[in-house]
Amino acid sequence: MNQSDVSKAGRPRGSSRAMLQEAAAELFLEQTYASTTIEQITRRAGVSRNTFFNYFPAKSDLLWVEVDSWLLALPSALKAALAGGTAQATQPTDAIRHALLALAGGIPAGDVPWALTQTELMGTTLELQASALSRFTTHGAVLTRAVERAAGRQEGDLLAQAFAVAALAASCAAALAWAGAGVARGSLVPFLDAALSPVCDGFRPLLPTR
Amino acid sequence: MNQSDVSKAGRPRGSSRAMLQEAAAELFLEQTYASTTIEQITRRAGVSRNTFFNYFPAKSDLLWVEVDSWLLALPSALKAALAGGTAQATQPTDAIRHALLALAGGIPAGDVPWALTQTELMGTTLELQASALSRFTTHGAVLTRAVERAAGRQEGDLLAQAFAVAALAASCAAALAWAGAGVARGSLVPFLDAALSPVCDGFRPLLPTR
DNA sequence: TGCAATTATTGGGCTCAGCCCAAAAACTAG
DNA sequence: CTAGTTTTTGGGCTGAGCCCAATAATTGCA
Repeated sequence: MNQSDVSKAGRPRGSSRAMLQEAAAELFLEQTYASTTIEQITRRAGVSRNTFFNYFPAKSDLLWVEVDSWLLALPSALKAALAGGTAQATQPTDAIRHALLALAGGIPAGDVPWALTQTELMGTTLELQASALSRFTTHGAVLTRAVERAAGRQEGDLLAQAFAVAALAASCAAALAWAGAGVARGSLVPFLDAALSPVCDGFRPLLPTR
Repeated sequence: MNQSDVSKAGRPRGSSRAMLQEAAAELFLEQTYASTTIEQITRRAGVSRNTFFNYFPAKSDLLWVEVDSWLLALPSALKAALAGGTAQATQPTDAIRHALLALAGGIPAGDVPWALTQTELMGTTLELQASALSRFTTHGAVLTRAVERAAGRQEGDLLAQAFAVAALAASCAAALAWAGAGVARGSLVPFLDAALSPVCDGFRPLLPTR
């Protein structure tokens, strides 16, 4: 209600968020994510350990800051695609696909999230996919509800849930392949399209427009 | 090489594994998963705290013991389905589907894993799906490699990965809906079939037999 | 019977993430 | 200058997960 924008009173933030991210990025390169402690990060950033938790709920959030910033636009992208916009968005699965592709189009090829670069630390690639999925949870709920609304399904409908989560999983696989493609990876869009289209194809006849 | 079956020498295990599971189940009912400590579990089971880690790598594994036991049969089920068996297993996606359905057929309708019953503790249902996926990682790698082999794809192929992880995600959604269906839930098979079939349909033309 | 070798259990101690709380710091509005 | 607000900080605490060395219990062999 009120915490949006600048609040007028109180002690100003030390603008520490960016500093924490920078310090963490440096340390993740020097050492690894696993062997970097929160205390090291905050010491390098010049703040107290407790201050860290004023900016990030957990250490692992540092791995996903880029992804989180991407997905900030997810609700609006979904809304635009489902509202029909000007294009073909009549079918729910296609609307979801277009929304996700539009999001991917806005992602600079340069900044790959830490979570995708430090693969070796997090075990198998599939384990990382799962970890990514777990991160996508919050935004994924938005996706599920969008599917339910667009297809006229009631809340908790199995087909809607299955499609939403399968689409998310395929997207994660695409992002991982994209990140693993090296410096000349180009845009995420073709990767995402290749992984997402089959899922949409499969669910399209079962999830007609309401 | 040698740790399989009973090892002949050494101090015998206190048969504590089942006791630990029982003690944990009791405490999860009395209190919740979150507010139950490992020390409480081991005290009730009559063993030392350190002994816990001789049987489970982490506390969260207690939530997934049932699932893990189910998925023990995954490799053999995959092998059977891919070897053609007697049935229709010519197509990779169908082979995977049949293997998973066969697995689901062997699951008693009674024992729902803790991870699925303690939903409220773990946040949203989607978050739980993701958590489940993260558990499936180990077995999911098996699935991915099976797809790669059956479809003649090279390791790390995007389509194979996307299909494997999408199928896993849909399976999780199915299991969750099944667990949420209450006492009269019946077999997992129809749930799994409904969620899995569209995924297979979508990928079938793109993943032909090698 | 006794002596290795082997394996499980145990106690002790340690690091680190995450949380809580209360005091102090820095700012704004009156 | 004062009261209210927000952030920072220090202190301390719990609990998971790990490591290590000591001990208990068993088998195989001599």
